[in-house]
Amino acid sequence: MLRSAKAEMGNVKEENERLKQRISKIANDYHSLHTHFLQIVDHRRGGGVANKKPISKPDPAAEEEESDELVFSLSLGRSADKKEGILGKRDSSKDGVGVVVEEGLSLGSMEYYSANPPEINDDTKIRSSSTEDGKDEEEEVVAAEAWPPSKVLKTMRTGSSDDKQEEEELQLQPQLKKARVSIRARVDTPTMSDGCQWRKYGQKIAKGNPCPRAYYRCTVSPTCPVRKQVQRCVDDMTILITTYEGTHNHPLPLSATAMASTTSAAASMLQSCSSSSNPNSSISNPSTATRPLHQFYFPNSSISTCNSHPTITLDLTTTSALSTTNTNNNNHLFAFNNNRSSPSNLAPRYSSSSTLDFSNSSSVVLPCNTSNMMLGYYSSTFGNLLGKQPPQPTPPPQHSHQEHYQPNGTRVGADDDDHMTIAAATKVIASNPSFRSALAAAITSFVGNGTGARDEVHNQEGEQHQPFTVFQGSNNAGNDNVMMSLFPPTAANAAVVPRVLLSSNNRASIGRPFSAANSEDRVE
DNA sequence: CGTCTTTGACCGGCGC
DNA sequence: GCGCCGGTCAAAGACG
Repeated sequence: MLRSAKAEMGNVKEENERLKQRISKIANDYHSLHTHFLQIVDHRRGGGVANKKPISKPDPAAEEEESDELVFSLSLGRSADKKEGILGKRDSSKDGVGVVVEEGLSLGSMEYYSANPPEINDDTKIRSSSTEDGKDEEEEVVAAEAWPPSKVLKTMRTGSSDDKQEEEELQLQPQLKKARVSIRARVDTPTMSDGCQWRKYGQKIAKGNPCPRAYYRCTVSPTCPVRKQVQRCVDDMTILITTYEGTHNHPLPLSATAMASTTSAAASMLQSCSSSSNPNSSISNPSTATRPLHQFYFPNSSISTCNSHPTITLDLTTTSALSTTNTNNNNHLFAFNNNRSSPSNLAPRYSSSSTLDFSNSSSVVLPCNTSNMMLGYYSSTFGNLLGKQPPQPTPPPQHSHQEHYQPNGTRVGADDDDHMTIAAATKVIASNPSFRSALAAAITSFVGNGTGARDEVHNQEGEQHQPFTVFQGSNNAGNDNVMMSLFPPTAANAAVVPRVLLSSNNRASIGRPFSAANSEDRVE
């Protein structure tokens, strides 16, 4: 008895030692990364435009236009959570960047328009105009995000209000509502634990599935517009499909930021695409409007037309199950090979190596602009940064998913990705100083997650952030691939997130799918 | 007694 | 216009 206790203590000490070493390594890597980015930023500021882009082989002019036009960053906060100091607001005059446009979903990309500020559109809303009047902004947010009952909506619409803007916003709501993030996971419990408080408000038998679909709304805040649907998969009753809609307009406990971050990022990614392809969308910038629509690239993908909502599905089940899903539903497939998750990964055990492992060709997807997703390929530093255990020197994938589109619609091969990604990442860092602090916050969150003592993540300036991360992925052919930011630091979610499915009924909103049907797009 | 769940009714969108 | 379907409401019941 005593002996085993001693042995256990020894193990704990060893583990502590390892963790300390890892923390130290993380801190060092972060500092080197930080320094490196600062150097790049300085170099680019001093070097001028001509030195900006080592790549852009196909169309340097277009690339240049792109880079000048839009600078992106990751919003790690909650859109309505203005006091949190998230990256939601920027001084539009700073560094010459323009108006901040925020996606309907808070964790999505933000665009900084320097030349041609967009009009207000379905998916985006110019926030800078109202930031000086907190009350107005709050009302705007509520109007845009809260889901008034249909009756209320009707009343509001038919009312005598001569506020055209409000009317516009109401009309724009359907677009905001449509982005959904669905999560498939093997869960034994009736609902998936995501850290939020939910209240069930309805249940329905949906067509094609004998299992009832339950409707929940977030009760953390009375005005929170977030809702979720929970339903068992018809093919596999062990799989629980949880679909999220909306953005939390209140601070979240750390345990809830994981799912919120992940879903919001995915949804905003989807929305950013949707807004770009909508001919009536706000992105009236001529240069973006004339771009081809098939810039949002997912491998082996086609567009599903069976759903009324564009939906990103994060499939946390097994790979085999995913293949079936992909085949049957004709969805986009985006499989993470991050720890090749098995059902056992769903166990509430936090494992740094399983979740934050992206030393193998780890990657960043940086939402580039509303009409373009730039697939960044950023490996070494992040891999070290977040503490992959024994590094597996897997060579970068040879082709297929490392391509990305140039602004003119042509795709760049994998050989360019390193340059492209670093340039993209640099741009993000340069354009958004808060990224660095957010990165630190993420690391802090990651390291400190086990304590459970903190509900919020603060950066150096004391601002709150939701944590983020970068997922490593692979397609269903086994090729390592890239995915976006924002991670689940909670124990329940840490060991999963193996893959992503993307589906949409709106072909134009996503862009031309990359599938066998249009294999001419493929870069061999 | 307050909170939450259940469940039938209702509403709006959409296709035919 | 009609019916189907998804989504929501709200009264009633269950529960602690």
